[in-house]
Amino acid sequence: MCADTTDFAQALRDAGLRATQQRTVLLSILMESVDHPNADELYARAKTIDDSVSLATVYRTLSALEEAGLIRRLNFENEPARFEITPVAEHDHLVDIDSGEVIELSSDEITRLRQELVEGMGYEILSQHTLIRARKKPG
Amino acid sequence: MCADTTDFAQALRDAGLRATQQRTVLLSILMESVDHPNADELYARAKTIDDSVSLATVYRTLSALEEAGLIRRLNFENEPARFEITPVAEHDHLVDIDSGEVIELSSDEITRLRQELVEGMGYEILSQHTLIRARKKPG
DNA sequence: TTGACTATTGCGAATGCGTTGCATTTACAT
DNA sequence: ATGTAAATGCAACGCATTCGCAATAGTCAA
Repeated sequence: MCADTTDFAQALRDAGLRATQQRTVLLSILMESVDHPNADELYARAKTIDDSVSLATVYRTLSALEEAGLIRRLNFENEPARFEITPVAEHDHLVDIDSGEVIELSSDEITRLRQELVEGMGYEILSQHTLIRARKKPG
Repeated sequence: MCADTTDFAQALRDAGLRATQQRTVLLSILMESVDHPNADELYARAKTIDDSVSLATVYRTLSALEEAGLIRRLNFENEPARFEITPVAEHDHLVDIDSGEVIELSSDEITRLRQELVEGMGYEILSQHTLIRARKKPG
């Protein structure tokens, strides 16, 4: 009994969502994406599998998956939102402003430091995300 | 001789921008704002001083001031961009998701840690910003 | 000062990302 | 199988922001 079978439909039901064809397709695409696609890109990829999906459903599904905690919405600057499967370990993002490449930064120590700071102020953190814009150093 | 006279027009020229009436008004409003207004709010405040300003000019001015480095654009989640005078000391923002209040977090130590991490990867940081969503702890 | 040159403005229309109303379809419990 | 609520596709909409264009206003040189 392998618990990690890629049974996307079951994953949806486990999260309390109805396992529709469209949601299953979108979840599977997100699962195998190594980049951080936006809604339009997901729409394009989904249509190659099931060309009946609509953009409205892509947006509605992304909101549903986010609310269920299955995915995370990334709000970068001056561009449409991107999405990733909810990471097991917290991480931040660095955007290479020349290439547009998005790099994930693990940041255990920094996350913990910030948590202590904010909790000392009487708050509990719901989410935290750092966005770094950077450029490759010459040499 | 006080170098800090609030000569907004001169500040604009020093930054390489033409000192128009509209830009001067907007810069002065931002200078005396303690909150983090968005374009609409700035438009409303500006109209009480010079009711001829248009929303388009507010947006164009904000882009110009940002590009000149005089102000910083804050991209929060699911809301229009907010703006603040470029801070002398780096800081991040905590949004109280119940009240909507925005709290500035100074973060010298964390900023420095992150800088070391990223530079070790061969990048130079152009900007970094952390957004924390949090809720006041009971008690 | 005056003029001339160009950046900036106001207006309204256009864009882009995302959401919504509604009639139809579909998942899933009975 | 069947009923019912939830999800879908489509097209219309909403909001934040940008753009084209003719008119205006800074700035700089004379």
